[in-house]
Amino acid sequence: MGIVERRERLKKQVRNDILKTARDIAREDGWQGVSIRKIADVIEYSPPIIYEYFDSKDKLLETIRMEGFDELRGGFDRIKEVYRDPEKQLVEVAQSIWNFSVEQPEVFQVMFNQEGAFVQSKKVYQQELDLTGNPVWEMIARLRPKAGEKVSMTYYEWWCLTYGFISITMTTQPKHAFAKVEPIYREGVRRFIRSIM
Amino acid sequence: MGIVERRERLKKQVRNDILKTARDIAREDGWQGVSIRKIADVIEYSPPIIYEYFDSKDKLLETIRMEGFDELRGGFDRIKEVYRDPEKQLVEVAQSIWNFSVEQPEVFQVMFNQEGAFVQSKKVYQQELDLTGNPVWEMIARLRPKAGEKVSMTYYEWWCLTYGFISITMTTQPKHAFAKVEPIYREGVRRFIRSIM
DNA sequence: TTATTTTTTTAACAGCGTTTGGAAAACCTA
DNA sequence: TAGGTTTTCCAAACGCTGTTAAAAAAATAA
Repeated sequence: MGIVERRERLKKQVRNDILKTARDIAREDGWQGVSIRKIADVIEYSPPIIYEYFDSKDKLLETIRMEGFDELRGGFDRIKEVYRDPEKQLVEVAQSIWNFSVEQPEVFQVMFNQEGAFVQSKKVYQQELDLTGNPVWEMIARLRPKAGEKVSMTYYEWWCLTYGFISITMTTQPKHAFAKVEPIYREGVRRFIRSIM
Repeated sequence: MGIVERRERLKKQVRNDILKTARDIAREDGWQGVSIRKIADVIEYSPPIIYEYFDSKDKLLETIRMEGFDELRGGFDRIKEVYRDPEKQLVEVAQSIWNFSVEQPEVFQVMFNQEGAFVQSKKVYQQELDLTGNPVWEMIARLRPKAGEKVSMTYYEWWCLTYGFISITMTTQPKHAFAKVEPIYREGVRRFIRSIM
């Protein structure tokens, strides 16, 4: 009875095609240009089919946001294993966020409701900012061992520094300016780490 | 011949009504809920009338963005006159940005393409980030008198710190969390100023 | 009052997210 | 293989959206 398995495989395939197509169109024309009908066109199905996989366009974008954060956090975990020094870890985390935003700007935009992308729910942020077992929170805690509950404040500052820097750059600067801004970002991160040590 | 004057007065009035109505709807229902037809409904005209005042919805939002930056910069200029100490000036600038984002979140969202608001053009940013005669740039220059061309980098960092912090807060946090985050913002600003002095 | 100019609106176009009802295809059973 | 059942899929429609063209209405000038 491989029929059920084949069907499930196909379903997974189509679901991924929908997500990928949405990202592709967004990369090409911006999130303003992403519509259910255009996605359906590309995957060669009729529009209603997409609703078999996602309750709404909003949920579809929320999935892309979630996968984006998952990918980032996976990278953070790897960094935590590879490097010992918490300062080095944080520098690497900052760099991986920057690289992510350069390589997948359209995903970054969904993650932070930028440039026409918009997801109603803030659920993913709640999960992502949650402190229990968060790799970056632990890095900061190791850097400020006596800081106690101030670690959480510093962790939030870290979020605003890294994501905020890139958000503002992405929103206010043309694409070609990213290379010029990167050293400013690194310097800012470096200074921040020094200032909390 | 007061006819022409009366007409121009009326035109200015209607134009302001359009802008105000757009902001009002955005505050109530978010920028996703702002449509030409709804604005027309409120100002009691038919939709095409709006196109006598703005070439497109995009231009309408761009106007709101521009007015937002104008208001902010006006505040910066006043701060520059009132306080002597550049450190104090920057603290006050940071506070005025924060207050602005609390009092007019919907305008802040248009200014930085957040939460469903989206303006294509980046023209206003070019003007606003322009360094010649910029009040905040001059405050930072006075704080780092020997820094030379690094002042411009620091100025960009300042942008990312202040606007980025609020952007991330506005995007990831519910409204009621703003009060809790404010001290973290102030602390971040304070630390940044110290770190560049 | 009539002619001219200005202002305003009606109606339409193409596109959007989403839902419904039924057609088509795939599958199971005999 | 044939008939019945289940699953998959889509055409059509609803009420929105930004925007435009042309006609109607109003205001002004002669």
